[in-house]
Amino acid sequence: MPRSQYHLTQSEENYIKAIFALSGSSDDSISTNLLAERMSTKASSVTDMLKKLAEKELLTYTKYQGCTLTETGRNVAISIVRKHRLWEVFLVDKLQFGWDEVHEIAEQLEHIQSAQLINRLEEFLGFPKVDPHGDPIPNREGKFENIPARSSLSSCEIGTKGIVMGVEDGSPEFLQYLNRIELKLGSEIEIADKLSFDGSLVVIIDGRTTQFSHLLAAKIFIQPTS
Amino acid sequence: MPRSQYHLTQSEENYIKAIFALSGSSDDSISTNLLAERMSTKASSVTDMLKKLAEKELLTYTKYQGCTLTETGRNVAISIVRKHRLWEVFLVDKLQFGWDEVHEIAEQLEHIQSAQLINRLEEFLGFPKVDPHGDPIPNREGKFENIPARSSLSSCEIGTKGIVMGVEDGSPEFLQYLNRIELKLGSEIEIADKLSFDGSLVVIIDGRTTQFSHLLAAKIFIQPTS
DNA sequence: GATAAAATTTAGACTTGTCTAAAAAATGTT
DNA sequence: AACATTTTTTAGACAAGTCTAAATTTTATC
Repeated sequence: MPRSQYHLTQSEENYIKAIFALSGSSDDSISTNLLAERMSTKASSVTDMLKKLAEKELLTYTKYQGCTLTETGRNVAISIVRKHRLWEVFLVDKLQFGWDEVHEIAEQLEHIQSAQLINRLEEFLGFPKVDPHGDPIPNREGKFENIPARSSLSSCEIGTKGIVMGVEDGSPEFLQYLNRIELKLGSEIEIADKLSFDGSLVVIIDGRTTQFSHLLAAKIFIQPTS
Repeated sequence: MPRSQYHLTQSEENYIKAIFALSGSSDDSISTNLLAERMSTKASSVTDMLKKLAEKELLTYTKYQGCTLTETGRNVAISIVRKHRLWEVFLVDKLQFGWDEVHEIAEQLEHIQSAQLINRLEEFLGFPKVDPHGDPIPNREGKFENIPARSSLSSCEIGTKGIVMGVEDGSPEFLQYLNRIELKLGSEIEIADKLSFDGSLVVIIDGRTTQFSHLLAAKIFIQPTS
């Protein structure tokens, strides 16, 4: 299905992307305040923008009830995610950036308008299926192909072994910490223990033992092998 | 010399770039109307923007007298030109775009903010010296290195032979016409005749004879070999 | 050198996206 | 169910960048 050819401002695109990210797989509506916090803006600004985006039929908006993306809105969001992730692959694979350095640049590049550009970039990169953080890249039709089952490390039992398939994108500090302990996509990981009093985990990464807080563990996704 | 780290809007960058392009090698001041025409906007809008850019010390502006870029302003302009041309090389060399297809996309990409990105891109491309239209690419210090002498075809005498070193960037129609007659950078070209009544030229391109209007010939630059 | 024409600036207005402060609706608590 | 709290919306304002129309300055012409 072709994506719609609306002209959206960067600001509009950022709202759509944020709503999509907050929605996840559920189709509950997103509240004004939640979105305001995500966008680092005020609720009143969000209300104004929601009215505009509803006018453009990218989402449905009911006063005091938050919003939900329409089919069109979701397609726009997926298109932006696709661009963001392909550019991240370009930056890491071709320009030798670290995975902790690419987010901000990709936030700019994701707004470049040219379907041809992004399709040729995808081909140039060899049709990658995931970005440098392990997040899946939707294809031209907006479908996420064969996503392998991933579990958050924090939801796994003691004794679980697995391969690191993904980490949360976003904060350079977090990714730099992973660099420091040499955790990468593909690393072998085992949960050696869980400390009940604070929920932190003792883990073994490629043979090296370290400790993760629950919060940190929640940002790491593995494919269990046992 | 490091380029300044101002935050400029896309609009401000576009004005700076246009003023730089209109200035050429001379340092005459650029008139409000000329700039308005170039930017496809109104003179009153230009006046407002010139005041703002003068405030930021990117140009000097005297009422009713037009403007001139400052050293800083010129550096900003050169940085934008550098980005534009490197992205054009990327699009043509790596993503297989035609030289007639890249201008518009590069107009967007040139506003991406990241010195590291553009320096790594330059390295990835093998430090190209010219863009796909033969225009020189300034280095990190903002210098245009060893520009070979180029003459506009329209300024050459009958009998001149040369190599096509550059063509004017901008209009896809013009570049598509050059594709049709198979004129490329590096083509051998000879001026067989000049028709005095309309100023048009009879030229031989890689052995094929064709005719150029004076206006068209002015947009083609050669390095004379005889 | 006066005057007409052209170029340029000013004044006031509009749009986009944001803000603060106040009003209105929804939610939670007893 | 009534009241308090939280969430959300409205109203009015502001900055950026643009516009039109009117005023001003420069330039060209007689």
